[in-house]
Amino acid sequence: MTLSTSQSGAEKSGGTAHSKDSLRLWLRLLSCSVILEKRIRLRLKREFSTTLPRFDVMAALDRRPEGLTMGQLSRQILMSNGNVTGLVARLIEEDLIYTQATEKDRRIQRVMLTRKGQALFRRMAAAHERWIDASFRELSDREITAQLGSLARVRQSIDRNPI
Amino acid sequence: MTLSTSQSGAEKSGGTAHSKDSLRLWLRLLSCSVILEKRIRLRLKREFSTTLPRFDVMAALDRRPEGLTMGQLSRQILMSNGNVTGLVARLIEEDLIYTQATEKDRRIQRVMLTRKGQALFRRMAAAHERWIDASFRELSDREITAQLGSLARVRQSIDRNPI
DNA sequence: GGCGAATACTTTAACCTTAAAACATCTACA
DNA sequence: TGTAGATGTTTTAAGGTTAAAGTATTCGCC
Repeated sequence: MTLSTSQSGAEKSGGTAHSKDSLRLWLRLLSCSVILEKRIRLRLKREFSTTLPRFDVMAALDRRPEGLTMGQLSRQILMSNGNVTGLVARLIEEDLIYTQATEKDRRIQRVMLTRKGQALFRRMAAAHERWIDASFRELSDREITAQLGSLARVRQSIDRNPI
Repeated sequence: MTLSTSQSGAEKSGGTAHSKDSLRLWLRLLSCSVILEKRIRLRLKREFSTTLPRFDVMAALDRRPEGLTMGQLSRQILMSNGNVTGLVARLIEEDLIYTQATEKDRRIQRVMLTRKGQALFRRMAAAHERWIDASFRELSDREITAQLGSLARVRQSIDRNPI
């Protein structure tokens, strides 16, 4: 959640036209994400006294009523194992999720939302959707669809040119 | 730097067409940012033994040879005052930046890059530009320009519909 | 001059984050 | 049946992050 703006420094060092425009595109993409993400964090805190990472954990679990292992959870939300350990501990503390040991493999436990967690998540997800909707209010449905398509291209380029 | 995916939960609760597509757009925007940002963090660490926030501080200072106050710096990179205090302390420790007291107002100090910091930043900025360029390799110059324009619309909508 | 409010910054407490090391358990195979 | 290596998870150390409280200094106004 940082906003790196090395643009003008890079301009001095004279890259190609493509690299300069790529940098501008990256900074614009990043600024949209950072601003909206900050907004979401703020509202999650103010209205639900929670954080975005906790919301993300609950969102992943909401999609899998049968539960997820710690490893599946960490892969799902692109977060390190150790980090998930801490988040899950805090969410259990709040009685929003619980774990259930597995018979076969004693290293593994399934993590699931509690009733309380399900109810809270539903409210949070609805609010989250409203916040995003409001932020994109000025974009027509057609613009949004077009933007979805072109961002798919961006994503594809990122995925196919790793590291 | 999280990836919130409340999509399917929200689908169940039935928002408008606009709100559903807005959510999809947000998740796509976010996934592009998160993936690329992780990549940049990894490479900054591997190749320069530094972090993205430190890079951001140095980038802001590189654009202002006359220096920035702590407050200007924190506003520039969208970061809390307290956070900047810690980052600046670590960068001073590494001899990459230095501070200079001001005559008029003893509460204020100007922060600037050292020679060593300038030299390092130039190398980092060039590498950063290459990484981004490589990630967007598959996008034509025309696509990038078009994307810049439509993201400007997105940004405008975000800015004009705050909180 | 002096004092209250405003301004600039730092400290603190709590949390998020990761990579790497440590730990626990399982699996395969001698 | 051990045991070596693979797999799943937690712990640890170091740092990034914020809001809120605290400190220092300046400014405006009497």
